[in-house]
Amino acid sequence: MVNHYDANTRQHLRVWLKLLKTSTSIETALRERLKKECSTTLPRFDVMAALDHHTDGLRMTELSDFLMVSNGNVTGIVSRLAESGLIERTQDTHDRRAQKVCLSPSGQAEFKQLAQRHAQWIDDIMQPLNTEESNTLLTLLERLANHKVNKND
Amino acid sequence: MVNHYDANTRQHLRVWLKLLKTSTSIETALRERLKKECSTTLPRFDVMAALDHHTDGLRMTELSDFLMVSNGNVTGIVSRLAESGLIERTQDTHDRRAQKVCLSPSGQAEFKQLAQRHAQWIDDIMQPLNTEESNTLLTLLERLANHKVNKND
DNA sequence: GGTATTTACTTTAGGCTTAAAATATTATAC
DNA sequence: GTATAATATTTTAAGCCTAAAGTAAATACC
Repeated sequence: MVNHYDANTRQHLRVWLKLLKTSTSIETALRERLKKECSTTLPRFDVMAALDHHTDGLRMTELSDFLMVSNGNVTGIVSRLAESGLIERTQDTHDRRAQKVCLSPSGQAEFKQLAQRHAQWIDDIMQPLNTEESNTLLTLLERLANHKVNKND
Repeated sequence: MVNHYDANTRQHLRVWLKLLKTSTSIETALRERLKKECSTTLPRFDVMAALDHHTDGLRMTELSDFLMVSNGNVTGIVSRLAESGLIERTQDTHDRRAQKVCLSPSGQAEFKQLAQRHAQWIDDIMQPLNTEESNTLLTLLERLANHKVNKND
């Protein structure tokens, strides 16, 4: 029962809930397809995408900075991906604390497939908006994102 | 490296990533404020909101249906909320498998505070959009959400 | 050169999440 | 009335996530 809020607040809550629900429901669809069609997960995909983008590898800390998740989180995902043989860890010769992580050849091949499917899914999901509409959506979302960032200073 | 996709696909990926990032970043801000200012979590808030909405209580399965999360998930959150004295569980008299869950008096009082703060945060986050813009955003999001739902049939 | 601080990373504790198995109870079929 | 199926819920196993503590190595300071 939200009716004791004023009309403006109700509208704000409505928009936020729709934003959350839309994003979550697309994300859930992607997770399900990654699991059922590709036997992988979104966090694994995200790590592989980061490594595909940085072709000469990343350190663990660079990886967690890039993905904006905690250090310990990356440790777990990377070690499971390494178990699967999709990524390789090599010791840094100059700094024995550090290691460089990159996609293995099979990881590269695997990601190529994943990325293609992923792009098709997104293409399909975004179909209902034409170029102008998706530009409008992008602009409105950017306004929200930028405002929020400023509040976090 | 997304440049081997056509312009349309690139635009779709860009919009989806912005949608995901905006939603996640707002959600993260809410989680942080709930934790730091209210010593609680978003899942706890969601359960309390559902029970506040259904004043005569809900069964565990009704609760997990309403929140669209798994049964076992609700079990954990509800038992932690019960430990904190914020909700009460009563056995169903006619069905000994079932129980009815509702907010305790202190849970109701607590949620009243939480909901007010939550609404203020959302109000603040949505400030950059005027009524017309937020209506546009709502409409575009609804188009995406509806399309996605249809694909899941 | 030796101590203190910083840096790179892992481990731990605890909560969230799911799917699948397990339990207990109710309802159905015969 | 008893066997079977359905329902309500919890438990379990495994991954994801964070903050905080721990470990090891590099750097800075003196």
